[in-house]
Amino acid sequence: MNIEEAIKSTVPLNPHTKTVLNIMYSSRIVEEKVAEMLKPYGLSMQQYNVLRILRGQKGKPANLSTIQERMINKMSNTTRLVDKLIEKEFAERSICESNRRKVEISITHSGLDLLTEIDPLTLAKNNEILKDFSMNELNTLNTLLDKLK
Amino acid sequence: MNIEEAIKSTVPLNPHTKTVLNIMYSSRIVEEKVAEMLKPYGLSMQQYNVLRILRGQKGKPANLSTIQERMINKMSNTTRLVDKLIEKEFAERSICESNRRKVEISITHSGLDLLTEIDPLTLAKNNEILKDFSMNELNTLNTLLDKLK
DNA sequence: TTCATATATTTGTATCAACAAATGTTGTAA
DNA sequence: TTACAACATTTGTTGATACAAATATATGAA
Repeated sequence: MNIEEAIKSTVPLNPHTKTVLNIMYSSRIVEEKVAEMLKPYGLSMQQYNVLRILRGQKGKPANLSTIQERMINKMSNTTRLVDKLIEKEFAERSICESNRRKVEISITHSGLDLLTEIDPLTLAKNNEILKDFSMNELNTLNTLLDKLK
Repeated sequence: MNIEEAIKSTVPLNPHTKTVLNIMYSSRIVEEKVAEMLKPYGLSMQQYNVLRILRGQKGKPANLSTIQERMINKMSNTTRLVDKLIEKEFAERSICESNRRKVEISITHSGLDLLTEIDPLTLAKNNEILKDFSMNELNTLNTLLDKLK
């Protein structure tokens, strides 16, 4: 289905507008599927994203600012997002001794376990979302999207 | 810049995961730019989207459900979004006489004027966002994204 | 040392969105 | 004709998000 059909556009779209709408619409479709996969775990996509960033630190704790620059959604309030993860005991926070303005956030054992449980579902979901794409097409899509950055 | 650099990934990503993240990340970049363009007009992207849907009706009023199925973000509460447009007098609402469960929403003269003012900015912004893309690349990108639907 | 500035995070507030339940309306089948 | 399910939208509630201002700490210059 093309984007004009998807949003039932009554007017023909100029190519650039069409592509911009298509990028946003496609992202919604993907997000919906990922969010649905995470729902049973009570995690929002942003929370899941932060957990994976914390795991990527490989034991080293992360500052709030480090988390922020690695997030998909650079949101304005990472403090409260991390609060949620701490409430659920998937992460913990301490004050950085060498620079007491900073906080050190790290993933807990329970957070790692959760990610280990979700990992195969994420892989399966991503494969499902992109099931109609050849490796070649994935590469082309990535290369084109990279031009936006 | 590629997606791994953008999110400063510390681990290599599998191709499907990479593409899924890339789609979401790219959409954020685009949305940020569009939102910034709309900000001086006090319109959110969703509000702007609904206004354009209403204009696309060419004088015919739209039901809430029609608006919803044409929106980029299928959100759960279109009522309150439309409320905002009515507050600003860009849209008006009346009850459908033939089926009193339905509402009829239409764009006002002032809403049309606003869109006319924003139209060239949208075109310019979309061109700017996609300035590095040839027509061929736009087509390829659209075709690939359409495979998600 | 003291002051100004920069940095890192948190808090307050107002708005926005998701989800479920409620309201009002229509169609239809006994 | 009334009882019930389906439909279309609205409302209540709770949680998320954006933005600005506040807090706390560090750094560097006079």
